[in-house]
Amino acid sequence: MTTLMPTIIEVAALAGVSTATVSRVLSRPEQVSEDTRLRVLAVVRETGYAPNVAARSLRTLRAAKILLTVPDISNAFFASVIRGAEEAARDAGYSVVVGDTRHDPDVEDQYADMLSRREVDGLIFLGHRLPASLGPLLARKGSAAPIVNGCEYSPDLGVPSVHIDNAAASADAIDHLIGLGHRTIGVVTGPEISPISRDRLAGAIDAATRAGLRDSLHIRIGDYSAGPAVDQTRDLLAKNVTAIFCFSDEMAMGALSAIGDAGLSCPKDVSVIGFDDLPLARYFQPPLTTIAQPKGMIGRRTVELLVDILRGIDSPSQHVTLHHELIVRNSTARPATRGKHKKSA
Amino acid sequence: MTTLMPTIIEVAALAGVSTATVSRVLSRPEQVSEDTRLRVLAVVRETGYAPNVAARSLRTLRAAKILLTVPDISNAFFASVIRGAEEAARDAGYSVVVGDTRHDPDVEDQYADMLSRREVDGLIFLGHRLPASLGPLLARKGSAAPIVNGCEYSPDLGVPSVHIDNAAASADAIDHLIGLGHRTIGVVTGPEISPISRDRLAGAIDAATRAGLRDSLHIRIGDYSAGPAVDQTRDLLAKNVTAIFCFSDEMAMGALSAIGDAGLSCPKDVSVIGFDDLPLARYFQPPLTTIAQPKGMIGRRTVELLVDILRGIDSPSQHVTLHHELIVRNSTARPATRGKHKKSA
DNA sequence: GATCCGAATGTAAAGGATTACATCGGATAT
DNA sequence: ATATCCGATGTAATCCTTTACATTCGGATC
Repeated sequence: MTTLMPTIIEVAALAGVSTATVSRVLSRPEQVSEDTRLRVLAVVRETGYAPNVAARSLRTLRAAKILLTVPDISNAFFASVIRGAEEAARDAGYSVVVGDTRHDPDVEDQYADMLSRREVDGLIFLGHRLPASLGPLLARKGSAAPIVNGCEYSPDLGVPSVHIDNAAASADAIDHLIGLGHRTIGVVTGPEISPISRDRLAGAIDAATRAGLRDSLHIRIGDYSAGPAVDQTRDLLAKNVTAIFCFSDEMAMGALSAIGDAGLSCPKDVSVIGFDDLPLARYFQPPLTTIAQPKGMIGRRTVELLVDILRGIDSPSQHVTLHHELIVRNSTARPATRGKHKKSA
Repeated sequence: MTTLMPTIIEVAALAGVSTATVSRVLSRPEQVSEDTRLRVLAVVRETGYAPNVAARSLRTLRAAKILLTVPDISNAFFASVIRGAEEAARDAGYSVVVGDTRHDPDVEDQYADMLSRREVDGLIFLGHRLPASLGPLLARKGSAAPIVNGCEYSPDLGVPSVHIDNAAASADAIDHLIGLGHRTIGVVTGPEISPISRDRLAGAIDAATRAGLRDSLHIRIGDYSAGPAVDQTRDLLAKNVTAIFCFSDEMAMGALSAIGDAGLSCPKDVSVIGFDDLPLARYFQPPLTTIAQPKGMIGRRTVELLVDILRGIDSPSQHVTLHHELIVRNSTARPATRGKHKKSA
């Protein structure tokens, strides 16, 4: 039992072969005779040898690591995406470094430098902002930069991405509410800069317009988190909305809280529909109707896209659109009969 | 503008010095004359040079990385701990690799191998299980192994740790309920193997015993997640408890859900108190009374402890106990008057 | 004026793995 | 029997940085 990891040289000596052979046994076993292979493997097992990653990375210029940045790691939605990404990465022989940027451009740049420095082989970012310092990398002619976006679809970034059809999903939510009979609907969006938020808003407006209800849509700008959503909801309740569509489940939680505070009840007085289908959404009071995103699959596909790029396969699918699903629980219902009286803003 | 990162050799050539000098300018600037230093720095800035981490790590045998494993990254509690750890790590010149073990011992071992392989300099684990493959590392005589635990206090592991006084915190929760007049109290714990859960249970039993209420404490074993807590709560309601203490806010959410399903209301019929004070706890329905842990500080202190070990400072404080706080919101209240009638189990 | 010192800089040896190229035997072809 | 080829293995260069040790040189000391 050695106290520290042995080097390939010691392993080679113990097995009575050269270092080249040991290396081959580990990376291209078919090139080595069965005899030698078994002998080397035995020594590897005995000594617990594992190649030093720094040395390997120095020689191969590959880090076998993928950097995944999220704007807010405490958001349960991203956690599920990370899981999917980790699984896919492990399958492909990569490990994942997770970076929490807290929406801070400086931190984003700091992480992006890891890519320039070749500390990681590729970058997956889940926010909507591509760090400025990566511009040169993207501009390089020839092969694609090893950068993939998750969740956001912004063709202008020139980066492959994996996402759902946010406009369609949003329209589904509005259609559901309209189908139940709601006529005065509040919407709590995400920040205006976020393409994801813009797409969802466009989808919501489209759906309302199709139903001739464009003008009874009340829009408030949120930031995906619960706190501000409380205020927005209070505001919307003053407009006598009978239903509220939040662009995230967290904001729906804030909405539910505000509705309770106002002495109203969901879904009797006000319906609420969220977005994401967090693991906890079914335990909300009442269980939340929401749009489910294939969170794990988004993570998985981003990694697959990135690995394709790293392998030099110019995958034909630069933008992957995955399926969403409307999950109907108990936070949405027909509006109370008095809700039918038209209100003017 | 170079397309790729230049090497130290090119920088040295451009500045008209040797590679040693460039290296010194970057790591021990005071050893270099101002003249040369400025000249080299100018070239560094122009070329955007940054040292290759693989080569540096190979030479110094340091990775400048800390591995932080969590049993479940989608748990908001851990997210806050991670944040604190990242901050402290950055301050100390380390970056953090986050590993989600999903409670899977195989995955734990896999991550632990990163430490044996020197891919990271140290390990912080937030679960209660120390990967078996790390045994040899711990047993090494001489300096302490670069391993620190967060949240759990288990002296038998022989690993420094940062945590709150779980027994005392738990007693505070029970005292609060008893103080409000509750006499039949349900407790939803964590898994029995988890020391954290055992400590909290011991604290709860102590507090109940001190008040002469040992026998009216109804205990159910949960797993910190909402789903099972729903069933446990249903079960406890059948015992006519007037209050429920859950060992995590997520379970409290499940409890709230079960109470609603049973046609009861919190806090009128049943009080609920949680543990952790997640960012969302204040938006629960009703806002949750809970025990707050200094989550960010736990992360920060674990890193500081680890860095001390890495620097060879045998810090005197092997086990750091941080302060908790009872946050009273609206999910706890005096029991309804009929609640005073003694019930027998 | 010779000697010594110290600051500034250079030289070159690690550090551990991968891999192009060389070598060696033995089997196959002629 | 000789030439050819191929599979298995070894040799050694290479990846880039850090740093112990060597060198140089101006100035202080005696």
